[in-house]
Amino acid sequence: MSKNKNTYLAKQIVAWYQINGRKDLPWRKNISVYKVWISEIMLQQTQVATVIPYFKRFIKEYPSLRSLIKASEDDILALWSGLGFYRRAKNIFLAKEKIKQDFKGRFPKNFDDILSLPGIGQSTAGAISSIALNNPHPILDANVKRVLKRFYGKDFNEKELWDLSKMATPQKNVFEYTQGIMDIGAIICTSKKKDCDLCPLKSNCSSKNIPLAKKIAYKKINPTHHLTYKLLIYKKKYLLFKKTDKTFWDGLWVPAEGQVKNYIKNIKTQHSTKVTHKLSHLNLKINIDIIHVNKLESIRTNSEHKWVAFNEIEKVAIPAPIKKVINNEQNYSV
DNA sequence: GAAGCGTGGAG
DNA sequence: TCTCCAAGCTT
Repeated sequence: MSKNKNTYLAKQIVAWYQINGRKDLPWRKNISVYKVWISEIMLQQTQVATVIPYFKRFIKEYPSLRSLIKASEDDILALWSGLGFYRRAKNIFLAKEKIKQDFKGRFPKNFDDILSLPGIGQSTAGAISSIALNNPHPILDANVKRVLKRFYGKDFNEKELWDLSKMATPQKNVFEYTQGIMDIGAIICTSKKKDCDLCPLKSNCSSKNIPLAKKIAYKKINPTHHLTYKLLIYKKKYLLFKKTDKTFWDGLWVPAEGQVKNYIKNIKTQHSTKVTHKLSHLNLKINIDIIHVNKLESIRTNSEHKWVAFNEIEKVAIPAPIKKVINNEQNYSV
């Protein structure tokens, strides 16, 4: 790749960012390495608009690394409830534990130290370094991949893209460059459309060599997975169990599966609802029996469980489709 | 290296 | 309604 083209790319993006960048995003105000870290984890495979309310809630609860240090995994998962890819929340817990143990409670500034934290890979470490610390490390997210492929006019492989991103990343103004190229990818040069008129790279771009939509080799069919839950409700409280299998929703709280057979004699009212829900690798068909009971019984299980009051639901990590059913039931019950 | 891991928005 | 896919990392 020509050096001139690299120089042009960085220069144009930096200038564009200074005028048109999305500086109003919550993680771009009062920037700290802690907040950049949290935002970058939330933004993995997740769009900006989705992240914003979760980020605000998280920072309101834990405004600083110091405040996060005391949090439990459950606390962090609860703030992640509905955002998906829950391993990210577990890794935030593990990372802050490592920060406490190995880095005296201070977020590391050295690139390899940042990269050593759970949940932080090459690209996220690059983003934290360049955005929060102004150190010129490349990133390679979906935006950068797309913009580079189109600008240089070739469908590069992963390694070529890393090399290219490294060459294109400027030594100066890396803060503006890194955020600018992501903004351009998210606003102007998206996967489904190209607003070339608005693009600062248009006079030297080779995107006409790259078709907008890529062909799909084959479409993978996800298997269907059936779930049967019994949502027990007693005096405005829900009985929830902590899920411990790794398949999906590991560590989240869901209704009973088979643990409450002895409740059959205490049923006050009962109705059921069916919901379908798509995970990235499974199609779920969920049947939930919603059972109001009039008496408490002992529960025969080794799995962790608790009764959660209506108004405490937001403090528990519950999968999105289950939370919808609960909210729906709550609306009917009042 | 490929599969696993959630959810919701866009077209 | 359906398909794609998004500020990726881990195993």
